[in-house]
Amino acid sequence: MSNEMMKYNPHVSVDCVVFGFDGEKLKVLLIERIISENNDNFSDKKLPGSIIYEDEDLDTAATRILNELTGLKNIFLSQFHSFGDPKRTSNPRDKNWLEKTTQLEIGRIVTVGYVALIKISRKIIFESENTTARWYDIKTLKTMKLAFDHNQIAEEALKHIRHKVMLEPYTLFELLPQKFTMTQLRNLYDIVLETKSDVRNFQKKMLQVEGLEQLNEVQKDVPYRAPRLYRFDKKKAKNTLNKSRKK
Amino acid sequence: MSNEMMKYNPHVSVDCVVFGFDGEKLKVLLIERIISENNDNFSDKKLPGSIIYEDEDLDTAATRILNELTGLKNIFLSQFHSFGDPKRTSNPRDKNWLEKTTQLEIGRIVTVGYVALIKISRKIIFESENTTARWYDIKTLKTMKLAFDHNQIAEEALKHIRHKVMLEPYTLFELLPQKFTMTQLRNLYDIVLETKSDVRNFQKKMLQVEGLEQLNEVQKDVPYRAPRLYRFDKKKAKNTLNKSRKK
DNA sequence: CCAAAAGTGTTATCGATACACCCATGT
DNA sequence: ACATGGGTGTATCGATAACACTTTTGG
Repeated sequence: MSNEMMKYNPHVSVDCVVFGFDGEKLKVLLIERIISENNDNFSDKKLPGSIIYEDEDLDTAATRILNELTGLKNIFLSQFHSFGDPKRTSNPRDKNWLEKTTQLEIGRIVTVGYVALIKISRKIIFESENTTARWYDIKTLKTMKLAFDHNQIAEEALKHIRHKVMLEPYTLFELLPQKFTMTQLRNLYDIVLETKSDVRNFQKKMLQVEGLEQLNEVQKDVPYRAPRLYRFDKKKAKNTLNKSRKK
Repeated sequence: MSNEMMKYNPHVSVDCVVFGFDGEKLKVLLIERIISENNDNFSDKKLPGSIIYEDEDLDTAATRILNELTGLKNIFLSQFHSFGDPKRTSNPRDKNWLEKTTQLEIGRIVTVGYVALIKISRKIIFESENTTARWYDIKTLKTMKLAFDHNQIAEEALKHIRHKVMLEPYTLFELLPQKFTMTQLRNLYDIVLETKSDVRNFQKKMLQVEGLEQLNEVQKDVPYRAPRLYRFDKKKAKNTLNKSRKK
């Protein structure tokens, strides 16, 4: 193998796995990919992601690309894993689409995965330029065939989030509206972690999270006893996870 | 900015942060880098790492490169973070060295960081081909100026390991000889986590780790009461971290 | 008055912490 | 016999888990 052959440089991209919660289901943001093959147009789904610029940091690229593809701004994205299987772009359909859209000759792509948790109310610019972004129930992901290895990337992102929520349950507040009920929070928690929390124990546990405040307000327009509202004040939240210190 | 300019593709490398424990100090494996500037040769330290091959997975590349640079085999490396600041290779000394050794024109390099914990007794092929690998106390890292952003990468790796050890203390057995004393294990634990564990509480905690076995054997040739030896049987270790399940 | 969901307290268990003295060995 | 580190148990505290009935509201 020649040196040049061996050290051929791949492209680098980022892919963003953005989770949201609509009150019932945990959802992930996907964009539509239009594929023209022969004389047929059809479409497909993928994670928002793209090739990074030459002089751009990874975090910056992730923020920029998410914005370009969905319109979302000020999203806190965090890196969770990089994916570099040389076969991840080997599907001819994926390869053709890439070369058409990037106008680059694509050998392989190493992608850096980012996750974010956002309130689903954030306005997504649908039909922005050439792309359409929509929320999909994570339960249906298994039955969908996403572009590239995006099924795998989304799966890993979910694992990452589960791990994080287990250690730092306050992570979940990013997914809820400013004011929320304890039941909404518990549902979300149980959906993310696939658990069934006890109502009373859950309440006790959450009330000791610093920054979670009970409001003197209840939810309106419910056809039953109105539940109390809570909110999370980030500024009052101290560093958690530091509960135990050894001697 | 032209499209081509904007989407210029970087090189991808891996860097391996390998930790070892000599019974007293936590150490990291660094290789020597020889720099020729003008008519002067001098040297420097860096993490073992290099550019990946064209058709190689990231994990495979990490294993291969660590082996090529240190002689180490069968090391379990796990990815912890990727680094992509465009300035990470901008130091002219780093850039020159890269272009000389890789014979490639280097624009920028995105690197994927890997960590491993190994028994320090593993034979490292010193002076293998052009490189020299040696263990350095992590305490001295702060005073050393490593190549590229390797100080930062090593720092992040250490954080990663701390986090992992906190959640899964059995991680530490990778760093100890097959047979070890409880005091050695406790010292290691306290060095990694910067804690001061209580002797009795630590013993209790560790004895409930599945797979840790007390042997009917004591350490020889010590000028005081001989301490008992323990070993860790990986096969008997169940999945930990699953202690609590909610209703 | 019925349906639907909200709200609330006690007990048992477990894991984590704090803490001090005697034991075995080599010199 | 002494110096050095090894080995051991108990009491307290806080977090978690199990568990069921009453309250509020709209229709």
